[in-house]
Amino acid sequence: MLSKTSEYAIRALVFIQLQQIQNKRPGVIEIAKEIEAPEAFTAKVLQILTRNHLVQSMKGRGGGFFFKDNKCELTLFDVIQHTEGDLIFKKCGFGLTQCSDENPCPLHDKYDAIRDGFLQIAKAETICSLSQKIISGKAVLNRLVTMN
Amino acid sequence: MLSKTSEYAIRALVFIQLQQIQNKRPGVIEIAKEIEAPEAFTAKVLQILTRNHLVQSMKGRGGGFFFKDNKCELTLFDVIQHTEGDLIFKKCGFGLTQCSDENPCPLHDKYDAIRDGFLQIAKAETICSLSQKIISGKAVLNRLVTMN
DNA sequence: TTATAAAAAGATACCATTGTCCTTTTATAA
DNA sequence: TTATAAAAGGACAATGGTATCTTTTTATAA
Repeated sequence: MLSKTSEYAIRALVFIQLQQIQNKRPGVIEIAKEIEAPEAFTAKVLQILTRNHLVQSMKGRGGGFFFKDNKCELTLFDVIQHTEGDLIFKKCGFGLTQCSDENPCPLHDKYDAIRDGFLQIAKAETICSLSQKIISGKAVLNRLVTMN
Repeated sequence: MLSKTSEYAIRALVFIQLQQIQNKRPGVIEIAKEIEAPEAFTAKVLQILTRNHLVQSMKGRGGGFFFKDNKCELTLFDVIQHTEGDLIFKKCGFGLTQCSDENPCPLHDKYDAIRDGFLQIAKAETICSLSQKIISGKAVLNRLVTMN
């Protein structure tokens, strides 16, 4: 469903937030290792995010990634918009270019419900809310539960 | 969500069924035109389907594609299985390899519901049922409503 | 039986996503 | 002020999905 780019982006942001709570500012190498993504590619993904101000970065010694004013209240929708555009939230499940309520494909109603459900999740969940689930032990970021 | 291959496959099969009702046996060229997909690629997709016996074909003059014993009762799930494997119905929405009920990612519950909803559609809808919606005028196969 | 029409098959090309590497810029610590 | 550590940026490589073209096989109609 989501591209690797989106997955890495979301996982990376959650990890950054988890670190920020501990007053740390992780760098690419640490982030990539934690989210189990390739280092150089993670750097590229983070570049997209910082360019679009979804997260902040600092160069140089002691640099790394962080949220300004502790603001991690960006929704998954915000992130996904930047990593794959919003076609994913609009496209017909049957592949028709002209699919609409007036001119529906045979899957229109049922698929729309599913896609809208996904949109609701994406708009409701934020990097903060996901992080919170991990902090409270209700979820994990990867196979190791790492809160150190 | 679905790949082009899957979309073309489903649309092609629905068109074949619509033609079969009129005792016709469409060929690749006609199918491709109707579903608005590239001809050569449509041929490849149909090859996959016939190789896996989701639809039958006849070579030579007067040949084309058809359903044996008028059996178009295959589910979208069956089709999708062959066009993109079943990972699409299992994969973690967060991208974790180890995601499970016991070891859930922060999106686990909500995303699972969505994905399961999609699975239900895929298992409930068949090429026949989609065709029926078109025949009864409740849906269209492409921008033109072609039932000639 | 032969010409023809059609699917099957194989080889190849294209393009977007994913991934790597190397250089440049920038900030900090020493 | 200089060495160093880090992100940013640019160029490139690998992969997989999408797409095209040509040849081969097969069945039918004439």
